[in-house]
Amino acid sequence: MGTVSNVLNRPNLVAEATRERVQASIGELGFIRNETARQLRQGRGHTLGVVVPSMANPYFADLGRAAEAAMNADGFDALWCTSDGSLAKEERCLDFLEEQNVSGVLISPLDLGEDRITDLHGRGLAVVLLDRTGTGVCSVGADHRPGGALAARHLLGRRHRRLLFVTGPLSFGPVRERHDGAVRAARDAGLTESALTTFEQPEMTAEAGRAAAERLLTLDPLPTGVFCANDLLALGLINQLVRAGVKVPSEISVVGYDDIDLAATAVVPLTTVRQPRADLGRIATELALAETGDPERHDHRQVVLSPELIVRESA
Amino acid sequence: MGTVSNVLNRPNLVAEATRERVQASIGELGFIRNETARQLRQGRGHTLGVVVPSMANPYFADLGRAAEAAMNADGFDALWCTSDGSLAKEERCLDFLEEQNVSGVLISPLDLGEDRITDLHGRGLAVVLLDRTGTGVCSVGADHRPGGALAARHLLGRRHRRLLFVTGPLSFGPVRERHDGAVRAARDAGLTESALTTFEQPEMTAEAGRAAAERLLTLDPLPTGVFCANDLLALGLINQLVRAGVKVPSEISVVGYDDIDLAATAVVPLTTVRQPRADLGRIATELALAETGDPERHDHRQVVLSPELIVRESA
DNA sequence: AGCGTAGCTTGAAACGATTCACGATCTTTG
DNA sequence: CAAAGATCGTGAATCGTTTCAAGCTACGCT
Repeated sequence: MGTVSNVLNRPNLVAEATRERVQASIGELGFIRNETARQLRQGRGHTLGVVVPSMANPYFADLGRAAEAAMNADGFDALWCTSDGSLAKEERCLDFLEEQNVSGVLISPLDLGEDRITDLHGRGLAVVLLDRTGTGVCSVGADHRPGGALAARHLLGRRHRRLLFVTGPLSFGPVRERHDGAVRAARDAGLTESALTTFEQPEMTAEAGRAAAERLLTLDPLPTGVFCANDLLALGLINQLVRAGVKVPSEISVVGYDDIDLAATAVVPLTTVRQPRADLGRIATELALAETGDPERHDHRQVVLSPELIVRESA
Repeated sequence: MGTVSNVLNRPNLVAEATRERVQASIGELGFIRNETARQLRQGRGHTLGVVVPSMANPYFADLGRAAEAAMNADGFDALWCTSDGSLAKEERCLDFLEEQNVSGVLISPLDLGEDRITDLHGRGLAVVLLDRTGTGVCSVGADHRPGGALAARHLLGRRHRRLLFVTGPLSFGPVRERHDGAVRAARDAGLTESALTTFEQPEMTAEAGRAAAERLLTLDPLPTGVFCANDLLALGLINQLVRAGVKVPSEISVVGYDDIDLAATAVVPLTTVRQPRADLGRIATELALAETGDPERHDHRQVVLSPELIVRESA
């Protein structure tokens, strides 16, 4: 019925008496608006997709939460999708979101399928890249290269001269950039190849960090400073080092990346590079909503925030 | 167009030649089925809602992932919602899911709003309670009382005679049951009130565990065995104990609950009570799909799985 | 008193896929 | 060769909401 619709969407057009009568009926009958029909008619839904590689990593969970909070404030809702490290699943997520008729997508892509992204965008979806920069769409991220450099320089500043870099898959852009930044900083400080070791772990979990620690202990000479590409790796690594009787930070210092909540309560509170994930999530949502609001004269923005070194006890 | 619909939904009715022709066109034009219109016509969508209190707790993330995997195998998709510990947000989640026209809801409720649940169910949604039992709907959970008893008896078996229980809010059902089970087991073993202490933390995070450890160290005499209501509490507590120079498990032993992945790689690998979260998630989905498939003669089942003690090093 | 108008309400079309009854084509058989 | 039957394609109605045009009321103005 037309009037009911007006009550819900443009209450000012409806006389107060009628409005109250309708509201009462709604409450009484337990009427629930069928968002599905609504968005069929309107052409696009009031939802934004959030695609992240993993929910096991608190960094992404927090990032998404911040984004969701910003959406809710604007009457939008989040549709969460996890690619779980699989490109196929990532594709499935995007298909799902398009089928669900979302207005836009916030995505931290595994592998930047440039064409898939522009496809999406071509079909009228607002797309915002998280932690990445791309062409032709908005993006929000903290700059990983300076972030990596920040970590390395902190270790160098504490007189460490043999460094180990524990990374995730270097095919993953942000990880590669952090590594590049760190390596460059180390070279600039005059360290030679032989003073730099890199372990490329297949995953970025605490378990992978534990495994890296075991491998670390077989090195000769031992490195004295370790930079891990994320906090989960760092936490697993530190735990294993401590178990093996290695003193952190006096014998080996460790720096992580992300500053997830667990970092502060680690057995050795973690020195780490903070990404402003609350800001990242919020800004990503704002960009997406701005684009859906006025797709015509929207110019894509590349927002780059600065990472920040948080010094605790591990280095 | 009718034929296209047949190709998509009942391919056997369509001649192979036509089918291929249509499929080719679909691929070519980048056609994407509008799930919104589809479900408007069909009356209900191919999605199931997943409502959990928090994504920061890996237990729920894993539980949901298992449920989602089972859905995907049956052509369903998951809509994730987090109540973030707020009853209001939980309500919002359910409203959202109903508006989105989901076929059913898997929910680990904060506070069992009995009427809200039956409302949902009355409107034809399949409802499955996670970690809870309720009336009139299906439920899946591991039995928390025996789980708590398992933990307490393990400590008692190792000759601990002064126990501390670190719980979350006792208003939260599963937590209260774990606590009850543990307390009962301790009393059955002849421990007196004065040998039992309980810290009721407002949250169940590592930070809350750290705080509990600090408070623990002010007790006199010190307890020698600690049972934490979940692993995050336990991990935060252990880390802080170790930092303070307390030896775990020789001076103080700690048992957790859930067996999240991080438990195995902790600085002292955690002895904990495992909930079979993969099974829980899968079974929950199966129950929900069974109910949506044949709502008429579906009888609600209360599936109760057994928790299992995983002995590592912390106790 | 008559007419114009503002303010509300009503009714019908539209969104895109599904579904079902009907019609067309091709095959088979008496 | 013709008719019946099987198989597949077509068109129209439908789901629940929005949207827009048209209709109705009541009020104000001259």
